[in-house]
Amino acid sequence: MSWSTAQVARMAKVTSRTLRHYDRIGLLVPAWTGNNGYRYYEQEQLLRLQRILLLRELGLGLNQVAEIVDARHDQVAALRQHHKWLLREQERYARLAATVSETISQLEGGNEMAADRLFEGFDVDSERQKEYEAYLRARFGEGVQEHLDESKGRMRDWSDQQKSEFLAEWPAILRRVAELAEAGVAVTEERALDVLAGHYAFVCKAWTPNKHSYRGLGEMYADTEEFRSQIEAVRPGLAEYLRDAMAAYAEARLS
Amino acid sequence: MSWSTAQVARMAKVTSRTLRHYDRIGLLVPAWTGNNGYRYYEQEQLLRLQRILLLRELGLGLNQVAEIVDARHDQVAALRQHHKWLLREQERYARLAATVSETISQLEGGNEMAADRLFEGFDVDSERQKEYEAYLRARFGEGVQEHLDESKGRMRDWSDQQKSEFLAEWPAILRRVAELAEAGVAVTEERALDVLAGHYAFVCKAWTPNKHSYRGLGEMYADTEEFRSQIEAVRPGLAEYLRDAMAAYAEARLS
DNA sequence: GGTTGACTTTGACGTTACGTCAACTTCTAA
DNA sequence: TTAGAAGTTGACGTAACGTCAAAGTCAACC
Repeated sequence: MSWSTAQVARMAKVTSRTLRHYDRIGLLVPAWTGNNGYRYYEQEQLLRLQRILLLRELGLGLNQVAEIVDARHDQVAALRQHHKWLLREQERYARLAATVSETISQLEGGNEMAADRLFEGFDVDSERQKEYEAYLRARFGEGVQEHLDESKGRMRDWSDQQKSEFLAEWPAILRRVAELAEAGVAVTEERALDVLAGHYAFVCKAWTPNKHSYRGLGEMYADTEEFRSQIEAVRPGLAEYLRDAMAAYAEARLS
Repeated sequence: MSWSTAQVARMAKVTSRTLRHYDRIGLLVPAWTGNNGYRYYEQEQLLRLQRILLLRELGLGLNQVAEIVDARHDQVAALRQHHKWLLREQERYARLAATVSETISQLEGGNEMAADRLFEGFDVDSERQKEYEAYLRARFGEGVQEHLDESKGRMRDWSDQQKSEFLAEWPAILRRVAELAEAGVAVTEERALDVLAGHYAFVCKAWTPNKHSYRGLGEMYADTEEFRSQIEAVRPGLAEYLRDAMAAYAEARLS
């Protein structure tokens, strides 16, 4: 069954403008578009929209929302995690209400409330950002998010030489890993681990992952569309192979 | 005791940019500004900031926040009402969490959730707007907010003739009421009620208030800075006189 | 007194996530 | 066929700051 833009907008209590915006930025692409240009959405898109609105409600920017809903991840497990997030947000409102109650009591008693107590529970944005970061840390490991940020953001500050080095090295590594996959080399073989040492050294230019983080990075590569599509473009199935090779490397050579 | 911009920003977990912005728009004016141009805030401003941040957190636009915090109203009563608002927002998160739980159950059971059930609890903005409107209705009565909106918004669509009629009539009414006050006429006297009939007729051009609403409108005139300053400019103390006269008129001649 | 770094200001452009509107096409019911 | 509802694209506008530059002020230290 499919629904038009207005039908979805009505059900989800958003505007059709919002849905068009989300299509435009690739956040929620309709199931199909008719010859007339009309957008039609199906159950899968509705479920995705629910997650989008939820994460938006939890204060994430749309870029961050995209990161999360795009990640390959068991949908039910993701929803469970969002549910926990909601409960924590609920607790925050309880804290706000407690602060207001305290202010009322103090005013009624003719007292002055301690200035810094007035704003207990109000650090909304930083707390929400912490939740987001905690989510990523739990999902991928320590430092992986920073690595992602750097790969996206810091390149802006790089010199042209740094950029071209990066742009040369990353694909070269992918190609070496692809050759392993092509040759049917098991990820635990010494030969594979040596190639992965090259990747590890490449990553260590920005940050030194531990065992857990390096494995997490491999999962991020496989699970987030941004990296995955790059890797899969080199060779189908490479994302999984790289992920497994990184896990094997972490196991064998990191602590 | 006073605090600098950065001190307040730190305590309230906002940026100094936000505080400057609020000063700029008149929402939170510092207690005093030094010869060097530096802003200093005192306890009164901190309490006001708490309310501002609270209402912002509840989803109001800054214009709406200003309306509420500017209204002359017992501070403790206002905080009590905000507290209730917070608890209702907490409930909304509980509803969101319940919707997510339901989605999880359905997905685990291999079912499809009814499309419109997917977004139960998600109508965030309209619910928040309803809370705001309910607040104003409880405070001033039915229709008073619409009147306020009209006096602010609809004038945009008026012809120049309509505007000048309004701009002539409203001050003329204020002057007539001021003469009553000057002459020491009790608001319950026939003479006063007759003048107020003129104001009532003026209001009825837009909307017909009942007894409660008309009294509420008088309270809005006295309690919201926007109207109050206009009225007090005609004659100090006129806002209270007009409020009392409107209450008397409502009592005597409306149902 | 001079220096330095932290703090503060004003001014102004930029950002995010749409809101609003215009112009046009498509659909559907009467 | 017609009219009104529904849909599209394109594009400017908005709210609430974020960011940055330029310049002034303050306070501690030498």
